[in-house]
Amino acid sequence: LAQIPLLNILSGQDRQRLLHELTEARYGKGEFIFREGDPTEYFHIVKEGTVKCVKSNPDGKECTLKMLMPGDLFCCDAAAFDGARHPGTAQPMGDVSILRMSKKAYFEMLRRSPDAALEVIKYLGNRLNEAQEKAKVLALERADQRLAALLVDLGTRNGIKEAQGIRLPMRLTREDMANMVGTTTETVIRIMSRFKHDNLVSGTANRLVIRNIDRLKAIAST
Amino acid sequence: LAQIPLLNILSGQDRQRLLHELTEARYGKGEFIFREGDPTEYFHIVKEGTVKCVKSNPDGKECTLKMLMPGDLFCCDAAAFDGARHPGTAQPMGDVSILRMSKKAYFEMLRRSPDAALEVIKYLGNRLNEAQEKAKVLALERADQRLAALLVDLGTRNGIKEAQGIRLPMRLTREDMANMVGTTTETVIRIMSRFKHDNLVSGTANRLVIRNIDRLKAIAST
DNA sequence: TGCAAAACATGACATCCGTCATGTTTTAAA
DNA sequence: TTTAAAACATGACGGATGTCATGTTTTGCA
Repeated sequence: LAQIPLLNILSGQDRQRLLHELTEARYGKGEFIFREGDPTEYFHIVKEGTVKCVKSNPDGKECTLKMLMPGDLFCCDAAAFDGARHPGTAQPMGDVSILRMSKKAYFEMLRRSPDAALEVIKYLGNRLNEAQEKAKVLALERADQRLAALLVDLGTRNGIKEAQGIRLPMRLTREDMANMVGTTTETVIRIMSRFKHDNLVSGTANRLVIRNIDRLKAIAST
Repeated sequence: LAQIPLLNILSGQDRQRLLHELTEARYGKGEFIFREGDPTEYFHIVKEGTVKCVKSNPDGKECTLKMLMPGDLFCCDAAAFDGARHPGTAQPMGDVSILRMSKKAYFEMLRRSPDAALEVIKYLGNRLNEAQEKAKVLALERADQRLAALLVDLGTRNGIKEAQGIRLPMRLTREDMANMVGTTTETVIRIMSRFKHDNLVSGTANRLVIRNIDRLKAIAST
């Protein structure tokens, strides 16, 4: 709880009030925190685990927009205003714990504390930059470059250093990766086979290790 | 000036102070408001004209992330925090007028006025949703669907109703469209030729008319 | 008005990637 | 430990789209 920036901004009575408004909810694999089109009721913070944000198109094809890690905020944005509905689906990758508060309490917090509001502005700004960078990569790069960029990004942000390389801490199937880089499972399998053959990566979903992040970086920006 | 939401939030002395901090700058075609990698100095608002936000990849290929119209804010996000640099380039499409204020004055405004901060949060949230929707479309749809979606979007947001259909008010070449939907100029020319043949659109850059927005909508979600 | 530059157009061809099919390996739960 | 399901793997094939080349039309400026 101490590692969530937004919650450390307030102090004294304001902080107590805030913590009092927060409730914890737990979800497991296969459940949904909310679905695209649902009404927006709460503001959320990831406490433990990983949550993926997904959108679908009319054919039922899925696209993963973002993996939320502990400390990440969601549904803190416009969806929460003027009765709009969730623009995407939030689902846990394994067991997760979510802190949430009512929209009303959230807006009151933002009104009372300029620091909290600035923190949210900063967070949303970072998310916007990320989303635009993602759009750029989808628009301009080939599938192998996008996949290499994903591995570099996950390795740098969440990777755990080991003897053989950098291990990714979350379970991540080829299908998950395909949804994240905007391609098909088969294409990811083929590219990962090539990467494995070239000793850039090893392992599969439960134990994925990046063995040569520098060469992956080079592929990402070829 | 009266149609910029953010500027109408403050009143009395606060509003006077704000207006005093704003300076106007004009730019013409071929100039840059700022470039990718430049240090962030100001917070900006579009007053008149259209500004495009662009990113490039190492090969020099360009991708247009967003067309900013009057009232749009930019560089209101994380870039302005902790001395980061501009993640993209802002360039005018023709003559534009920009209002800007120093980062310092911007942050002071946000601290003094919770309403202003909430307005920025709301704006950033909308921009984030837009960017994520764009990423989804790039990830999942074919080039003709993306182009049809672009035409529908521009027609709905900025189009001017005419006898023959909906005219787009800004100059928009095939190359501009290609950069907006993540494809090449040749591909856009081919698809637009098909659309023209099917009486869905007519005209070129200076005078582009959407003749059948419903069928374009259908193509976008086929 | 004339002319160079920009925009539009079209063909040929290569390649990336999606789709479908089939088979093997690994995982997770009974 | 067994076993069904999920994940991984690979081939064949076709379609969408990028690339390069060439030519025409339109635009904007001198």
